[in-house]
Amino acid sequence: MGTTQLETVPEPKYWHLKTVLSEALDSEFSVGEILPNERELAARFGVARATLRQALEQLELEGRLQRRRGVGTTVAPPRVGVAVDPAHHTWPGAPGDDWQPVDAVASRNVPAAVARLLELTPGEQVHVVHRSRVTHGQPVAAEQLYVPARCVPEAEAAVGAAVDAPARARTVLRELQQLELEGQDRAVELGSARADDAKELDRLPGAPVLVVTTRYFAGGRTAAVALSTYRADTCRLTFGDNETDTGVTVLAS
Amino acid sequence: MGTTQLETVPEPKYWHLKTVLSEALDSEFSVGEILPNERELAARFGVARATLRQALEQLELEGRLQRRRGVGTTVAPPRVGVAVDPAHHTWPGAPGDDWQPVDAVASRNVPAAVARLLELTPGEQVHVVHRSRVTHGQPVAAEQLYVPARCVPEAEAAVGAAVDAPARARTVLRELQQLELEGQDRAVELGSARADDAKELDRLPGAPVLVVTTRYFAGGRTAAVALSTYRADTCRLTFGDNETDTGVTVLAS
DNA sequence: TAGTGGTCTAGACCACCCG
DNA sequence: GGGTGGTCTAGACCACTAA
Repeated sequence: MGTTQLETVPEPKYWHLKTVLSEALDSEFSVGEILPNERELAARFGVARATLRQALEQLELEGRLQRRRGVGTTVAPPRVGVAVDPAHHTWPGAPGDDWQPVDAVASRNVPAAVARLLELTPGEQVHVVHRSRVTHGQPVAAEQLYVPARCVPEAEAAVGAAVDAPARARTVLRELQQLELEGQDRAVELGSARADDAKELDRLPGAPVLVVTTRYFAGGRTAAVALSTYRADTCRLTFGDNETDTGVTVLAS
Repeated sequence: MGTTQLETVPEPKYWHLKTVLSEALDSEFSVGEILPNERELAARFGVARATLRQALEQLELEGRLQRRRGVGTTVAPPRVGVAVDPAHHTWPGAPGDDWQPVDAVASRNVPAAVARLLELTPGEQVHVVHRSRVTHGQPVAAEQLYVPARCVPEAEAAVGAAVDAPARARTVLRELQQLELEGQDRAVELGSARADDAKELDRLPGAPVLVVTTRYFAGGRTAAVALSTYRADTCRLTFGDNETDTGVTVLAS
């Protein structure tokens, strides 16, 4: 009776740790504040560092913490809402979109899934436009836009010419915009960042990302496919009528 | 010259392992096939079990593998496309939606973020409708729908009455559908499964999930908020005009 | 150069599933 | 009861950052 309650269903230590830390973050820390280092936190809670790290990893996944090698662990700001829905159904690069053209290259070697979506014949040439998206001064997404060469026949010469990289990208986008857009399609799924995307997003390879696959339809078929890779820790993707950013983050924990 | 190339930029072992395993999955395994157990795989690759597990975790995150305690690790089927966009902008529970009502309860204690979205006064009563979504016989999502009691004044008596649980849920939904829907709003972010959602989704607590926050507008304000929790390993959320499920999965790795 | 998080090891024990 | 994945430990070394 007077004894402390027994753990009838002992939850894992890291799970309990996560709860404790989460409450501490709410009450005792403010955004940007730096936490004690992992060795100290582990000692303070009386667990091995690996166990402590398991809790920190989950909190980082939920966007509560930010960890940087050589620097430390800080309290993350609320996730930023990023509009992904077609504000107006238009081509990439149209006025008002938030992406920066980076480069464009011609390639005959694209991911198998993209080749399927574009119904490419094996070895068919494709222009790959690389763009990046920045919000509040922070990189939030990297994108590869795949456009079959047959859809933008005049782009090839321009891409091969010795203009600077962003100009090459804009050339492809400009020609794409000449086509009549008949519709678009989106899917969101969880992935892990490729090495090059990770570098661009200022994360380590394998970091969790939200991958948005956009299909653009023109001429009765898929005229372009975009693979957009968003930082899952810092981004909330918004869709729908009301794109007012309330700055409110909702987590499932 | 004749030597094997040096690792100028030695990538982590688990990263290399992931690549090797991923290629093996493509070429030597078929969906549903069971892999050797972790101790054997670790021995085979000459690494510690923890390192091997780090690779497996990433592959599971990407939807390539499925691991079950007491059973083993199997090759996962391609992610299933789940339509999340408003096919037609309608209330939850309207004909044609894919959710099963489970229960409804009255509560005065809702997540802070939901309270903000609903502009609740402290302690204001809310009906919480619990629903679940099943596709291809597998549970893919769990949902909590929060409706301020003032928006559905007649539901209270019915929820209190001794009808069965799904009927309680349907009562709230029916009254909600009487209101005129003025619009909706969605956001997608990464989260980790709460213990109860995890159980319903047949996963362990903390499993990665895609959290969809939907706001329903009526009477000039937010009349309901839904928090839908989708299994991130098995689901691809689809939005947009063309909801034809091509069954194609695109990953960022 | 000192301090941080990231990777890795070689064990141990536990919770769960199935025959 | 035997085998699986899940949790946990107590170390070690490495890569990176900033003073």
